[in-house]
Amino acid sequence: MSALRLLDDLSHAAPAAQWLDTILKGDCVAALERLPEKSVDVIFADPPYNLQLDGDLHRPDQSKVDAVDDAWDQFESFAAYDAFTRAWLLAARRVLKPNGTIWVIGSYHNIFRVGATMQDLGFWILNDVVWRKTNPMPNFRGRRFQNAHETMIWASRDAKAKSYTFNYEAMKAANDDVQMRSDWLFPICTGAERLKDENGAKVHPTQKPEALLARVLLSSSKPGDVVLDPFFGSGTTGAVAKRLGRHFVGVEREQAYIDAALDRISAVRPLGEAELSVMTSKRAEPRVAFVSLLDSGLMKPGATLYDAKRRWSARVRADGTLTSDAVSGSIHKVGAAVQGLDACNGWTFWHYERNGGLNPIDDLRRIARLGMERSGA
Amino acid sequence: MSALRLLDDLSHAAPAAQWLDTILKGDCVAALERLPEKSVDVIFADPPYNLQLDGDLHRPDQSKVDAVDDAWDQFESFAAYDAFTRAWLLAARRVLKPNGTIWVIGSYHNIFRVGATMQDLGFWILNDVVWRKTNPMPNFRGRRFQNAHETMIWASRDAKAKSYTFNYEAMKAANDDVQMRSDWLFPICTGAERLKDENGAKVHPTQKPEALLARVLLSSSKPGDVVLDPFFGSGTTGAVAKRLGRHFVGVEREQAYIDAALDRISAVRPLGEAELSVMTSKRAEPRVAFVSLLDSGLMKPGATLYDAKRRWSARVRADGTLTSDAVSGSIHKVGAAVQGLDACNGWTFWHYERNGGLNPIDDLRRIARLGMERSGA
DNA sequence: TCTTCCTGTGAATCGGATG
DNA sequence: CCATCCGATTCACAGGAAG
Repeated sequence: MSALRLLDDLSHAAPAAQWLDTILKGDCVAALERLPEKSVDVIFADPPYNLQLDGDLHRPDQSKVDAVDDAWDQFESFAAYDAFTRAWLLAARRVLKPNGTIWVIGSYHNIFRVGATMQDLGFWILNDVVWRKTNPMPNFRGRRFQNAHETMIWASRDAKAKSYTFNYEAMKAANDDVQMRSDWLFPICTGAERLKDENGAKVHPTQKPEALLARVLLSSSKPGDVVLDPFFGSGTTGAVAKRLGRHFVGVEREQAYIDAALDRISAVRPLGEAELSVMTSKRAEPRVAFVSLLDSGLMKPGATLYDAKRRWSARVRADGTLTSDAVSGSIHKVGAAVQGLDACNGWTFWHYERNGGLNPIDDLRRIARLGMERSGA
Repeated sequence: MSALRLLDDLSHAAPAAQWLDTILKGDCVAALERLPEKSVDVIFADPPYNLQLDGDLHRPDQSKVDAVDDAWDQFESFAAYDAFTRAWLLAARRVLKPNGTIWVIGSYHNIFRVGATMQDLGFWILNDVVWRKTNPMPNFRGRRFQNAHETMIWASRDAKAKSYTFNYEAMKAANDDVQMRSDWLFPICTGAERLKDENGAKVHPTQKPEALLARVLLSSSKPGDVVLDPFFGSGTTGAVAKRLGRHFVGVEREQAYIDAALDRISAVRPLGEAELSVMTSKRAEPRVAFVSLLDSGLMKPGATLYDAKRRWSARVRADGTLTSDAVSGSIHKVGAAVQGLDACNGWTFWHYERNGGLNPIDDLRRIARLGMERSGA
């Protein structure tokens, strides 16, 4: 792999060697226009999400949430964001090879506008892929569901492009020999992987995990391919591309991000061919919610549960909570309350009746989990 | 619940009893315009996905996949689909109560256009929720990831609407006492739940599972609420609404779907109140003023309160305020001030002494509330 | 050394009643 | 409309301190 360079001025279409494995500094559209058309195999784009935040948010302990309030994420209106989106997507499409594909990641704030614009410009959506976070930030006010995922759109340059790269067999092999699904489970970027400045503050507010980029590139690119990231940020795309034997090109406006990315990428050592071919993924043991036993029919609303010695009982309600004489709540809360204890594992405490005998509801959880594992949950 | 009826003609705004728990036959927009404005609490919409299928798809064994190729799913262009989407969303928004919410489900073929249109019309997205399928159809050609999920958008009528229904406590209790996430796992609708005609063919190509609708309605509606489904199809929304003690209104064009839905819903037996009751949050409990603890003798003027670790203390004054070294005021103000914070919940922060131990004054509030219930206050 | 406790934090569109 | 006040609300990890 060639040495890392930063190109400040690239006023004409350069031979490949000049801009490969570099970061182009400047505005996204202007920089892309300096690249030759049909020159990159894969694009991964993590554009501003256009979060529309209003005032501060505090945790229950009154600490303030460090929100994304950077200038680059501010747009005047949906129309302004749409114009921005259309412009960079057009510029990106020009440099994409006819059989190349593009990935764009976003949240509900922006992904619908991005997806519609992509379709309008002629991109052909191949999949939307959900990144399920193992450790998302909670919803502190209890007013919505915990926002636990982000969405990626994977698209080819146009509907007729049929020869795009998709490493189907590799994905299947990495997924215990069943097809890779459109929902992926990864932790957010924390710990040693998260870039910090000298004060310990995060360098970039939205650094993506390398595992996510690795699956993206392993699924949709080949060794030696050119990967473009028009919103390079802290350089996750470049680091993973280099590690996996792909070339990268980044575009970034902020010098601080560029400096951090160059440092980071220069420390990356590419994998050998042997390692590249055996990369597989692990899966965490799935959590089973009690309510899912109702959903699957393993348990019925109105059913009565007992402790092992039939000293207490409770009825199952439609929303997955229990109710006894005195209290209502989760299987754990009600189990604790009837015994007068602070805590209780409802899965082992409560039993259901079958053939006159009592079985712990944990047996049903085990059955549910088998179903989930079979289905790649 | 009233008997099921089918209204063919509803030429003027009818009293509630006339259109509740019925199916309006006809075009979606025209039918919605016959309903009174601001009359429904929740909308669940499963609009045509605008699948753009090109030729037949065969399984590896050469059997043909029974694709969604119905006339109602055909649109000339993205623009035509957008116009259709805009029209029905506008009509739906008119009949939605100001604090009502709307759910729309779709796939990558249409959900981005739907979401962008919703934002353009002023809907305020609360969450996007992913339905992860335990048993999705495989990708037979091996050219993409297995399309294993669909996306639902949950939105309020506009950004200012803050008082929408979200049964946070119920969702949390049903999910092992942790917040319900934005990714839900359910099987697709199969087996006995799937409606079949006399030939054993499926009645509707995209029948949704009742478990999915149950979670939607349990999370975002209350018993007695009115649930509108403008693309009623085989009536899953109506069946689940009736079972959960909600009213429904459906709109459907095709008589075959209406017949099947009426049959299906009439066989549904509503759950009893005990199974339906939902976890309540503290927010819904009656307010207790701290001074009322003095009035009832649960707290004495001059008593000393401490935080849980006895780092700070304050004395109770006869008017129900606290006073510490530096500040005086409400239990909340003084609690915040001694800690140097902007805000504090005095009920959980301050503790009183009993038998040498410390108990939160929230315990006394609970006792006061019990007294209020007994006396019917 | 090992375990337990405590603190910090991540792409966040995160009140409601009363006057 | 606005201002003021009450008081409800967090999950999974990482890292360091304490026992």
